[in-house]
Amino acid sequence: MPLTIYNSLSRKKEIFKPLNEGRVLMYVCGPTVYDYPHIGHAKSYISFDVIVRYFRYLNYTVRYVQNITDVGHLLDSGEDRILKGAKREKLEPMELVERYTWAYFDAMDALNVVRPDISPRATGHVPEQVAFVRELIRKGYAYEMNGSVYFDVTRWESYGKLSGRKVEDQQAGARVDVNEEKRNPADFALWKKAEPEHVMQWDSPWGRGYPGWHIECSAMSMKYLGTTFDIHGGGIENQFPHHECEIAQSEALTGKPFANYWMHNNMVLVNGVKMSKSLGNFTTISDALQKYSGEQIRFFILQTHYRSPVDFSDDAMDAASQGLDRLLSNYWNLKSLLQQAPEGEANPRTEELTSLFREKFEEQMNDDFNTPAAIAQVFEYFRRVNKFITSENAVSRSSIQSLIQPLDDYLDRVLGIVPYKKPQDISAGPFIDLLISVRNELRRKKEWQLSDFIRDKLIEQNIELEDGKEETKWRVRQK
RNA sequence: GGCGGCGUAGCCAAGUGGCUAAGGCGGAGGUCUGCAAAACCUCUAUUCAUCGGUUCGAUUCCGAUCGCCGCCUCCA
Repeated sequence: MPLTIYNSLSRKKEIFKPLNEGRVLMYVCGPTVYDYPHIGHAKSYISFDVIVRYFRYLNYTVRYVQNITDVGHLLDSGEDRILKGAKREKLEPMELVERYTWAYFDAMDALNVVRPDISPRATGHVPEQVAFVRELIRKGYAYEMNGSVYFDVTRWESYGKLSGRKVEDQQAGARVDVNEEKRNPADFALWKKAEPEHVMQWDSPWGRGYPGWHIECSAMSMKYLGTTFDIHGGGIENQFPHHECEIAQSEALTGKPFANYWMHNNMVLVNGVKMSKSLGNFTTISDALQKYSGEQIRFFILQTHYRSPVDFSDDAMDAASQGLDRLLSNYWNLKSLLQQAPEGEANPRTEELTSLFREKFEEQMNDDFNTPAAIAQVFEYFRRVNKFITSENAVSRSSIQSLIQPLDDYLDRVLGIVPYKKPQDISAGPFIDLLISVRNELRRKKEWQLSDFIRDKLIEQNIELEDGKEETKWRVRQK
């Protein structure tokens, strides 16, 4: 199956055809950095991370751009989110932005999310946005009113093509009061006039002001990816109005298609309702990391399709963590078998097993990045591999090596769920080994009481012992 | 009111016009073990919200009903 992507624009799965052979130009809406990132952000950026990783695994050269919104994103009250945060924490706006930009990157690093190739900031691209707005006015798609500039949706007839809505069907003022300056309530702001007390403001042909929210994504994506690029991603809640506005203003400007494929990821829910800042029902990523590893959070997210919502709860996280631990222990076991396996030719059965696995895993990934189905194939593969290994007398090192290869590719490179450090890599390691050898001496002498005592005390420190035939292994319990 | 989506086992979650409806968690049994734990192996939905329709055949397509969610200028 060729790589297929569900395109929100056509509402169908389409075969992916990049603009340039072997290249992917991709833009994903980034966070507004005025507070700590939560599990909702994790789902979005982990999903797109796996998509980027999979493209790279398929040998595409990817340019991945993800913006940082640090101005212009208004609340219902009309207040800028950044300014509100700055007031709350008594900081300079840019101080606030720095704090939460780093918090965001720290969280993403902990979740094994590969950094975007470019993380452009809205405040760093004000001249580009001003030029964009000027050109839209010149072409007659936008108008100035009292120092603000609005996009005239009636001049752009395909407005609504992404979200499938008609301007006249919308309830004007359903949520936000109708702005009397606009010719049509559906018109959206490209540039906003700043009152003197508004801290963040720039010079423009229309006086002092600041850019509207939608314009930054258009200006920055086109700057780094060109007038038309391959993929634009973002949260489904931004499909309308944000992405709709991006398309309108961009295509009005260039007369060319903006993004060829639109991808929308779904939400994280808590007890069935959206996790969001405004509802206050969010768990920050750093809080979640107190309890779970980044890989466990990734695995939890990836066990649901990116276009489906997922309900976040401790029970669901525990179940996912349990599953991942089993998966990884299969993986580490295979790696440790490598140390002791005899030399020899690769068994032809290994080739059968790996090529079947590769075919099935990639078939699922090619089907609109179906990570839950792809992960199911990993479990299937381990089942077959374990059977194969126990059915053979001795499996050669080269056989084990070839069995491991697709796992390195998929678990590590594509899904990113292999911890960088094995849990075993802790500084107490030599002491634990010492305790184990003392205990094994006791066991040899059948001093069960004392040997069990050591085992129980280690468990209290989250060190689990496992008595095998020849040696005793230990592991650090997650959580 | 308009637009979009969802409802699959105790829980989470893929999927399909007919072949055994993936996989994970949990549960049951077994192997291993001094006992454990872990790991491994086996089993765990005659049925896909409800009711109609189309069809030789529907969980899948169409319609209605019920329940839930997202968006309608704040959000990943």
